[in-house]
Amino acid sequence: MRLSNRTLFVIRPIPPYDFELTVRKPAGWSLLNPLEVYREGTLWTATHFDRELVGIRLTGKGTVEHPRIDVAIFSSKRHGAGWAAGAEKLLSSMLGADQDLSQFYSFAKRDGILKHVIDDLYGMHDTFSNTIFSEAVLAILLQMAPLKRSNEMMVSFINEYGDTVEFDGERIRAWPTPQKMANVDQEELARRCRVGYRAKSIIKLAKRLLAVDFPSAEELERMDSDRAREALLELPGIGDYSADIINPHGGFPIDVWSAEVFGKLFFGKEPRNNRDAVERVKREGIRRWGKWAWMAFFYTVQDLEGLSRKLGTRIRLT
DNA sequence: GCGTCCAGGTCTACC
DNA sequence: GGTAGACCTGGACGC
Repeated sequence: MRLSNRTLFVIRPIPPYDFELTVRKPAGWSLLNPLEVYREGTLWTATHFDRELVGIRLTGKGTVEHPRIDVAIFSSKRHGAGWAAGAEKLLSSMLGADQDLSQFYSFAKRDGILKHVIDDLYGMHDTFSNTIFSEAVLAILLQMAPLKRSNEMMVSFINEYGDTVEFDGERIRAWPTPQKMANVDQEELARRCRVGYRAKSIIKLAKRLLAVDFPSAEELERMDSDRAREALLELPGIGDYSADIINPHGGFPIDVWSAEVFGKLFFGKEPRNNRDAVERVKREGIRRWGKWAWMAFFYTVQDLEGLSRKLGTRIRLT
């Protein structure tokens, strides 16, 4: 699909805001999907706004202390000022442009681990996708697989079932939609994308999101954190760990790998059994970081190399 | 080359 | 209400 109509506007994030760190996070987390393109300060990506597939070009301008993002949204239809205002509000939120980091930084400066990561990643904001389906599928594909295999499943899923848009000289594939996946055969999905038993959860998830009036990402953000989490736990294939990943309020998503990492940071040694240590490590993280647990988790996993160096602790990176 | 184990969880049957 | 076992696949490891 070729997208030729452009809507232009500027976003001025709350400083400090490091555009590159925010849209291309050091641990390899992409803004919206792993197939988006980043080149010399500009990101090309694609998503759905109100079920309409749009292309997005973001260019970081200014400095960390005086940031500016030039935005171009490419669509097949022409849109008016009202649509543009809605898109600007949504994208600002997705880019974390309205996050004020000052309180988190004040807290982090007094913590033996966090004081290092906020120094290394100064100005990195948290971002989130506007579609629950993509976040939930990502969480499902992370389950019971090494990161390399999760990435392979993710790329295969997007290539096999995502729509391609052409805009601004780029070709970008977007995450598949629940509308499309609800009609796909489970065995076909498993075979084409090598996702194994996860295919069942993905198809059931797509059907559930279409069948009931499930809250949107924005609605989940307006709920209190516990209520949002409860809603997410009702989705097929979404348990404790995945709900913490998807929840716009953030959680403390400890799995086998992060139990090892945080176990080492908290207690100075690797747990004897990572799977058994998950609950203990999670409790300690929430006790230590309280309402900042998500931001602390987010910053820490992006800076494991820096922390290994500064703390003199060998941490497994992936 | 082959068999076994296990990995960045979740669900379900069984007690 | 608590928990053991199953679940796709592919890489690592031992033999």
